[in-house]
Amino acid sequence: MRDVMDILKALGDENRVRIVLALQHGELCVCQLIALLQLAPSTVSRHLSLLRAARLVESRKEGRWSYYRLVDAEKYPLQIELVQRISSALESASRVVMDRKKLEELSRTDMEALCRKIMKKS
Amino acid sequence: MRDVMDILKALGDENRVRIVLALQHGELCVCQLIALLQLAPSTVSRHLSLLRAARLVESRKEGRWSYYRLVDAEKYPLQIELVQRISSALESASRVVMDRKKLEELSRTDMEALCRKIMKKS
DNA sequence: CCTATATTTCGCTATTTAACGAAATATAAG
DNA sequence: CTTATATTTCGTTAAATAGCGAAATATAGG
Repeated sequence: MRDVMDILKALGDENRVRIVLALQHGELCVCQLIALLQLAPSTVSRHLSLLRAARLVESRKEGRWSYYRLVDAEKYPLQIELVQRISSALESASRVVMDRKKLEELSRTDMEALCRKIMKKS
Repeated sequence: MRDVMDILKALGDENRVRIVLALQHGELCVCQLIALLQLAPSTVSRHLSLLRAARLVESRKEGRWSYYRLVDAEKYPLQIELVQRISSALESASRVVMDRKKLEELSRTDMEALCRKIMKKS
C-alpha cells in the first residue's frame, strides 16, 4: 500500500502533475522544467525527487544536464495508466494548454541560454 | 484543473482510499466506516465531506443514518476509473485484505448495536 | 588547477491538513 | 416536549509539506 500511496501523494500536487504531463511529450532538462513552472530550482528538484521515489519518472545525466522522462509503461503500468487518464481529463484545462504552448517555445530555445537566464535570477 | 486536483488530493490520503475501496462493495453507513477505520467520528465525517466535494462519493440520509456510496460511473467516469485502477493495484495489499475481512464482519453486525458501541467510546 | 554552470541537499519558514474533542444539528423514540 | 442517538461543524493542536535561499556536489571549459 505504501508504494501506491506514494504515487497518489505525488500526483496530489498541481505542480507535479504539470511536470508529468509535460514529460508526456518527451524528456526534458531540469532547467526547462524550472522555466516552465517558474519555481526555484531547489523546489523543482524536490518535486522531481518525489516523482522519482514514486517511480513516475526517471532521470539520466548527460554532462552538466539532468534529463527527466516518464518511466517505462511496461515496467510501471499503474503509474503510466494513471498519468494517461489524468492527462486526458486535463487535455483542455487552460493551465495545461498554456504549458503545452510554453513547452513548444522552450524546445525551440537554446538550452545554454535558457539555463543561464535561470541562474541569473538567484 | 481545480476539479481534477480535488480528486487527486482526495485520493492522496490512505484513509480516504480505504473508504472508497470499502464502498466498492456497496453503500455503507458512517458508523460502519468509523468502525472500519477506527478514527473519531468527526475525522471520518471530514474525510467523507472531502470525498463528496471531489465527487467521488455521494450520500443519502435514511432516518438517523447517513449512507455513503460511490458516485455513478456514467456521470463521473474519471473518478470511478481512478478508483478501479487503484483498487486493482491494491487488491492484495494486506491492509486492504484486512479491511475486506472486517467489512464482512461488520455487515453481519446489527447496526444499532454497532453505532451504540462507537458512541460509548467518546 | 580554477572558474563557471547545473543540479541537489539542507535548514528554515509559512501553509496546509489530519486528527481530536466539544458543541451544534438533525432525527427517532419515549 | 424531552431524551437519546447519529452525524456534522467548529476550534485547536500537531504533523506533513511546499517553497525559498544558502551551501554542497558534480561536471565542463579555460
